[in-house]
Amino acid sequence: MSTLEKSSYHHGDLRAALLSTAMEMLENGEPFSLRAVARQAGVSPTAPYRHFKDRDALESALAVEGFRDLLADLGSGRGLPASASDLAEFAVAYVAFALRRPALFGVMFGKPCDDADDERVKAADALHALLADALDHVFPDADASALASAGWGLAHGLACLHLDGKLRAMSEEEVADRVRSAFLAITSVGS
Amino acid sequence: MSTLEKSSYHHGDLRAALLSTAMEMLENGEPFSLRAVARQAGVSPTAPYRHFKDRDALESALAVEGFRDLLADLGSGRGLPASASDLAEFAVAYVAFALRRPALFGVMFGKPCDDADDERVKAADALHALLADALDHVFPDADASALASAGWGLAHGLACLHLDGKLRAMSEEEVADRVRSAFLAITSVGS
DNA sequence: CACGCTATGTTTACAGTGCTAACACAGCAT
DNA sequence: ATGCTGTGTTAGCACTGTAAACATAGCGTG
Repeated sequence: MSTLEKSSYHHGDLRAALLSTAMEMLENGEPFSLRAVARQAGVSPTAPYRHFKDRDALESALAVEGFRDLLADLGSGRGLPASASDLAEFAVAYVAFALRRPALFGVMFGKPCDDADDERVKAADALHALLADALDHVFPDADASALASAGWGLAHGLACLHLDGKLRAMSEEEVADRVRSAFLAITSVGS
Repeated sequence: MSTLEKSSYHHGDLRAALLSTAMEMLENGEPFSLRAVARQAGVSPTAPYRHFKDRDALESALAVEGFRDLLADLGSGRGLPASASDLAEFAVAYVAFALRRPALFGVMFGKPCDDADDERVKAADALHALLADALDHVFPDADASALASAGWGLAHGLACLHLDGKLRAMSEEEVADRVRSAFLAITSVGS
C-alpha cells in the first residue's frame, strides 16, 4: 500500500494488514468495526471474512497480540521481583499498560472468552503463570494460588477503575504513585 | 400492562416501565438494545427517546439503580466491618453481586463515564465513600486513601477476572472462598 | 364549552453494523 | 489450455441508534 501500488487483484498478505490497521485504529481510539477496518485497509467490506470467521475472531487475534505485549512489558528490564516493592512496580507496569492502550486492554478483558482451546486462553494463562511465579517468588510461604489471585486482582481492578474513570482522573505519575501506595499498603498492613 | 389493558393512547408511566423491562432483560441476559426494550414494553421503536436522550442515558439510569442495589447488598446485615475477616466478607459480597448480575455490573463499570454532574457519578462516589469508611474503620492508622483504592481495586479486579472467565470457572461457594482467601492473604502477608 | 398548547407516542427515513450468498478473477497444478 | 482453489467483490438481509415529521390525548385557559 505504501510504496508500491498493488498491481495485483490479490492483496498479498491481507490478514497481517488487517491486524495491523485494526491495532492502529484501536490505539487511535477510532471506532472499531470490521467494516471500518476493511475500509481503512482499502478493501471491500466483506473481505476480512476470508481471514477471520467473524468479528470476535479478529478481536481474539488482537487480544493475543495484546497479551504478548503486556507480558513483554512486565518482563522487560527486570527479572522476577525480589521484594514487595518490586511487586509494586509490576502492578504499576500493568496499570500503565492498561492506561496507555485502553481500547486494546478492553478487547483483552472485556469478553467472557470461554473459548476452550483457543490460543487466546493460552496467552491469558501465560500471564496468570507469570504473576503467580512473581508472587510466589516474593512470598514463598504464603498460599501461592490465593496470593496470585489477589495480586492479579488488585492490579487488574486498579487498572479497570482508572480506565473507567471511577477513580479521579490524574496524571500518569500520580496514577503510578497511587498504585504503588495501594500495593505497598495492602502488603504491609497485616497489623 | 398487567391487569388493565391500556385504554389510553398514552402509557401512563413509560419511563418507569422502560427502566424495569430493561433491567429485566439485563438480568435475563437477553441482548439489550433500545429497540428491543421498546418492543418488549409494547411501544414503538423510538418512543424511549421521549424519556431518554439516547442509549447511554438509559444505561446510566440503570447503572444508578445498580449502584444503589450494590450499596444495599454491602450494607445489609452488617454494620461497618470491624476486622479483616469482616472486610473479606465485604469483598465476597461485592464479587457475588457482580457474578449474580453480570450484565448490570458491566453497565455500571464498562464505560468511561466522565459525565460531570451526573447522578451516576454521585452514586459511584457513594460506593467509594462506603469502602473508604470500611477500610479506615478497620485500619485507622494506614493511609486511608491508598487503602481504599487497594480494597476496592482488589474486590473489583477479582470480580472482573471471574466475570471474564480469566480465573477458572467455579461454583459460587468456591469463588467466595477464593475471594476470602485472597483478601485475607494479602492483608496478612506483610511478613 | 371551544380552542390550542404541550407532552407523549407513531411513522418514516437514513446511515452504519455484522454476516451470508452469489459472483469474479488470479494464479497454480494438471 | 484448462479448470480448481484461494481470495477478493457486489448485493442483500436483519438489525442497530438516531433524527424529523406527524398525530393524538388531555390539560389549562379564553
